[in-house]
Amino acid sequence: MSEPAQQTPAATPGNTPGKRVNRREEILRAAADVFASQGFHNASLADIAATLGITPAGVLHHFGSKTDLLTAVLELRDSADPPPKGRRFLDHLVDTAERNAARPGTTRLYAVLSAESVTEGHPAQDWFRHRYAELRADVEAAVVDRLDPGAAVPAADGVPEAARPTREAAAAILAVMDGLQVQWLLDPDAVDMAAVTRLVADALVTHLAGTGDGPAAGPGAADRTA
Amino acid sequence: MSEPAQQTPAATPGNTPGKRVNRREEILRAAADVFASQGFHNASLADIAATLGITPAGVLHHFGSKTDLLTAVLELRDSADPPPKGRRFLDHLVDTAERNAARPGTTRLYAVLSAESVTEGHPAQDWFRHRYAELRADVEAAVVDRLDPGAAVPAADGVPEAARPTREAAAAILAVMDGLQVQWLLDPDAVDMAAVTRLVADALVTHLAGTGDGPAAGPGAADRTA
DNA sequence: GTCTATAAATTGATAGAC
DNA sequence: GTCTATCAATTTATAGAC
Repeated sequence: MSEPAQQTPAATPGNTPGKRVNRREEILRAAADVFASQGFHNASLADIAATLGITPAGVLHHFGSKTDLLTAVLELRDSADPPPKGRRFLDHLVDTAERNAARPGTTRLYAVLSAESVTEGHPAQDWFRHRYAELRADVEAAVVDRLDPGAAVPAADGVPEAARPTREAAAAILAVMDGLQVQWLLDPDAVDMAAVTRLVADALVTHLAGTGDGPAAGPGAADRTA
Repeated sequence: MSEPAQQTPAATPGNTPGKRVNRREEILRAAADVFASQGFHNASLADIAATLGITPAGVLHHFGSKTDLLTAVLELRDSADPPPKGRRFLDHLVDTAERNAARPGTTRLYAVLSAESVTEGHPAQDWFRHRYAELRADVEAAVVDRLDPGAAVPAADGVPEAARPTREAAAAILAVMDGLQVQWLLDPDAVDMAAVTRLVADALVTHLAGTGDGPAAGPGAADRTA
């Protein structure tokens, strides 16, 4: 899921370097824009091709099918710098919410595609399923570490993962971020994505600490960090 | 937003009562199913018509256009019994999450359509924008009432609505519910929608009570109710 | 009132020119 | 390697039969 499957031709022989860097990437950017505006199903190859002044078939030369194009667009994200693991991951999420408010296009891309992916036979279904599973684990690790600095996520202790309070908190934090995006995209003045994300993270950590779940961790410590 | 715009012919003259109650409603149910499975844009009138054994044009006779059909499907929800206002509204949300887990079709319908509605020129955009605005107000009223039983939501006191902690909590609770639906639809065993919704509602109420926001309200009171 | 036949436009994708 | 001409299938919607 992390390795870019498609080879990125560092400098295609017939390409004048500096004149046109990479046609594939131009198409990728155009496709990301159009998918963000229209969703995957409603977007047409013609829309994407028109952005670049070519025909739909021109796009399909570089990517075998519309589905392949979507896959490549999603894989783009994995190119970015890796997020911090552990305690700092929660702050990173709040930062992400803040940055998302400055780039509606990218925000809409993932908001629309993630929800669209639950439709029958959607090509991005596996990608998002795995992505959420991974993120839930990462966020849980961050929550556990904040409750009890240095601790690791406890192994299976009888109850299923989904029922573990720290895992529930992780699912909740991710869910808030996603849900806020839709509300914000519909009405940017109605919600502050970063502020609400921070509020929920703080509230959950405080709550779990008070419930007697984490071994120690005073309420104050958890309160101030996110 | 509450009144059904389309007239519901109580008993069309030429209709044998009891044999076929209402062709419109049959189409509406079929459309809801297909929109839930495919989303609005990807769904075709042919898919809907096939369910009933007729042609696409047969569907368009009852509803002037595909968009009108979507509008009618969304308006269906307003027919249900009205949810409780005030304090009990939070419990109602948890109940809703639990019921949603038993009807994936309806859950998917709103999860897919709400996110799809943020795409450019989507016909359901206004509907969802208004829906969220209304829900945020209702949920905030419930949160306020739980923090300080009997109290009402304070009028504008300088800070914008979106920045008021109780309003932020309301947006958060709705966002969690929406985000959880996507995670759950992708992987039903990974999350318990009702449990996590309750967790977040409790955590937020406790947190706001502790922050010194609500006038009084002991932590214990808020803890036990949701 | 209920619906089929039909049209006009658009879709993703193949085959092949340059 | 880059892309256009072209195709077969599917789209929403109109006009009109019953």
